[in-house]
Amino acid sequence: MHTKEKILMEGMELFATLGYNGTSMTKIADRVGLQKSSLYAHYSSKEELFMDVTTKIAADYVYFVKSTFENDGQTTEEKLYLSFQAHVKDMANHDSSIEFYNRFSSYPPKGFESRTLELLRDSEEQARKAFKEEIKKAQKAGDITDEVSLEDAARAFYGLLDGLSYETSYYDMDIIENHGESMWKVFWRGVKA
Amino acid sequence: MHTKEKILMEGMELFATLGYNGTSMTKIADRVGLQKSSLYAHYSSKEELFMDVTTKIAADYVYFVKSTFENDGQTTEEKLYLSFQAHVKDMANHDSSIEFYNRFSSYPPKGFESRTLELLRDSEEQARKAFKEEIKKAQKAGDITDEVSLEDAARAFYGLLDGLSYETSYYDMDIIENHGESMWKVFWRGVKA
DNA sequence: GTCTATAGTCGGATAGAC
DNA sequence: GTCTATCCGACTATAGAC
Repeated sequence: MHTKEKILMEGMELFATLGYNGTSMTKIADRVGLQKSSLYAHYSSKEELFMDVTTKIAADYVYFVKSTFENDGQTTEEKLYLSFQAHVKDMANHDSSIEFYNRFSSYPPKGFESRTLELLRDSEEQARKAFKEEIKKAQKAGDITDEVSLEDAARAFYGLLDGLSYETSYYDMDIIENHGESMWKVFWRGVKA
Repeated sequence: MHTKEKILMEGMELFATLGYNGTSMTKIADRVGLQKSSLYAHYSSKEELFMDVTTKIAADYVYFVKSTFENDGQTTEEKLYLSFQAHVKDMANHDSSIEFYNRFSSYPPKGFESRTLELLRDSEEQARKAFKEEIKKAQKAGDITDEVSLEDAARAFYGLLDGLSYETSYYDMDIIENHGESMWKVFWRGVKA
């Protein structure tokens, strides 16, 4: 079963950087050190392999988001900020699972868009729920103003992350970190009590 | 010369919605009402056609951004908001030239990434310059606080648009408009004097 | 400029020996 | 499970008649 895991990993990285059409079974096989026909002993088709990767990525993302809240922040502002920072750091490092997530959330492979999006959007929804809860706490604690509704604050926070996601694909580490810093400053001034 | 323009337009829409690999010369020819071999009387290759589309898109984008500032806003806040709104409206309508711009800024076709990005990023830079000038004016006029640096305010504004760009590819019109509204509220509270 | 026909390549997937 | 060999389809691009 070790081979199958390796196929999954190499497939994930290639899909993330080259896209679905750009990744051929031959390229995956080369990386694993097999002939492409041997891949079919583990996966019945390229689509099935892709869906298996997607399933893993979706699960990992929810786990990642939840883990970003298990930090040492004292106030809710700090907790939110540290979670945000964890995202910035991962994106700035061009973590390939994040790249996979961003790429196929926006551009799922033609032919099985719905199967792909179902998995990714479900995990996205869970992640947003986690964010919203944290913001709700901050609002109750009086750290976030009542002038801005919970819904508005939450959407603005997602927007922050989506902006970073977009920039990830075409900026380098230091620029992303600078932008993250600036966006956070304005965001926090916009929601703080 | 009418045929060549039609090829350009149909190519743009197909590239925008199906991507580079997803768009075959046959599909373009079908839309124009030709055999694919006839396309080669106008463009020597698929790549050359793509680059011609990209050149047009890059020029149009700068023009679009500048035109969003020629609005009826009285205060600089209103001017900035109306420009932002114009972006939201175009994105919410899934304008195909905007989709082309977003898609290939993030995922340029493999093999000639640099040629593509050179054109797109140059226009991006011009657009950002235009935004920055407008924000500078607002800061001088006292509409935007001095607590936030010009650089931070400008980056946060780009971030707003980048967030919307990201969401464009997977939300519908009404959701994008709602998110735009929320993001603007928080942004403005974050920068206003 | 547009057509038909075709060359040449590369992709996913299967058959069958080991 | 992995290999070699092969099929089949889709694609870009060219040749040559009209």
